[in-house]
Amino acid sequence: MRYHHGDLRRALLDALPQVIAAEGLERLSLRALARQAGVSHGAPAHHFTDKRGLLTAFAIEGSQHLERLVSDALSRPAATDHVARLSAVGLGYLEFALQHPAHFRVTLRPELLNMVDPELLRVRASAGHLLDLVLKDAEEAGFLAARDHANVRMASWSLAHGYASIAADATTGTPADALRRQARRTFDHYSRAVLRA
Amino acid sequence: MRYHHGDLRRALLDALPQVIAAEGLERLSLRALARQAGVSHGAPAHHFTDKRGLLTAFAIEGSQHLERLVSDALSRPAATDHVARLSAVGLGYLEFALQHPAHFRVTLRPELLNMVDPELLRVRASAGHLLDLVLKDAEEAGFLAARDHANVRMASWSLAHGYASIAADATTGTPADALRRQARRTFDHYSRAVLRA
DNA sequence: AGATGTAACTAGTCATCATCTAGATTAGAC
DNA sequence: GTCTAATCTAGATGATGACTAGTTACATCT
Repeated sequence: MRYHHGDLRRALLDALPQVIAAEGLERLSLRALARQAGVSHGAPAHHFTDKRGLLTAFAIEGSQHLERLVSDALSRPAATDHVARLSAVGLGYLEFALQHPAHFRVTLRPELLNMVDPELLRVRASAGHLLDLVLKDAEEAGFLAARDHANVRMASWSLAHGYASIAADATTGTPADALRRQARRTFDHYSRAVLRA
Repeated sequence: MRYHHGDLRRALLDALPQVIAAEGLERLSLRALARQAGVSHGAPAHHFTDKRGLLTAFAIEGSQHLERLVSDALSRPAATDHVARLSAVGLGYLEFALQHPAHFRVTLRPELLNMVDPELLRVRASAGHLLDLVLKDAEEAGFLAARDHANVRMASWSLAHGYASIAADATTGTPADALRRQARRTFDHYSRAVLRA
C-alpha cells in the first residue's frame, strides 16, 4: 500500500455517486469512504476539511454538469424560437437529473453544503443565468410581459424540477426515454401557453 | 421529577417543529430531544421504536395537515369552477408548507421514513386523492383531455411544490402574504391555460 | 546528489450518536 | 390490595465526525 494515494481528492469525488446511490446520502460516512479508497479515516479531511467541504465540492461539480447540459440543450438546432428555447432549458435540467442523480440530490440540500463558498455561489448563479437569458430574449421579442418575468421564471423552474425529481428518484422505475418524451410534451405545452405576445 | 412523563409521545412530536426549525433535520438527535423533554435517552424508543419511527409518525401528522388544508381550500365559496378548484389545490399545498414547514420538509424525505407503514401510505394516498378528484371532475366536464390527465397532474404538483419549497425554506425571507398572492396569480394563470374544453 | 520545506497521510483520542439490553417504577385493571 | 403491562432508567456497544500530533513522500532549490 503506497503512502500517497495519487489523487485521493478525485478518487473520493468519483466514488460518491455510487455510494450515494447504494447507501443514500444519510448513511454517507467519511470513514467508510476512506476505507473504500484504502486510506486512513482522517485522510479525506486533508482535501475537504470537512464532510460539508466534500459535499460542497461535489455540488460544485453538479452545478457545472447542469450548466453544461442546459447549454447543450440550448445549442441544439431544434432550439430556435423562444418556445423551443424555454422548453430546452427544462429538458437540460431533466437531463442533469437523469445523468447525475447523486449530484442532483446533493445540489438541492443546502443544509449539507457550505452555502457561502464563493465557487459554489458562482457556478450556481451561472447555471441559473441561462434561464434568465432565455426569458429576457423572449421578453425583448415581446413574447413575455415584464411583470410576468419572476412568476414565469419560478413556474418554469418548478415544472422542470418536478420531472427532474422523479428522474433522480431511483425508486420510481420510470424509464428515462418515457420521461423525456412526457416532459418534452409538458414543457412545450407550458412554454407555448406562457409565451404569448 | 416524575417517573412517568404523562404524554411523552405528544411532547416529542410537539417539540419536533421547533427543533427542526432551529437545528435542522440533519442535526436532529433523539437524545437531545429526550433531554429537552426531561427524560432519559432511551425513553423515546418506547413510543417510536426508532428515529425513523418518530419521523414517520411526524410525517403522518404532516399528511393529515396537508389533507385538511387542501380540503379547506376546496370548500371555500370561491372555489366554484374547475379552474378555481385546481388553483385551490395548489394554494392548499402552499398553505401546508407555510403553516407546517417542518412537517413539509420531513414529508418529502422518504429515506428517513418507514415507507411501508400502512398508516403513512393511507394518509398520503388520501391527500393526493383530492387533486385527482378535481382533475377527474374537470375531465368529465370536458375541460381536460383524458390523455393529458397524468401530465397535468404532474405539472400541477410540480408548480405547487415549487412555491411550497420556497415557503418552507426559512432562508429566503419571502413574506407569506406576498408568496400567497404571487402563487395565486401563477396558479390561476396556469389552471386557465391547462383547463380548456 | 543532497538538504529542506511542504503537502499528504496515519493513528490515536474525544464527544456524540442510535440502538440494544436488563431492570426499576408506576398506573390501572381486577 | 395485588398483579400485570406500559413506561421509563441506566449501562453498554459500535460507529461516526472532528481534532491533534506525528510520520512519510514529494518537489524544489542548491
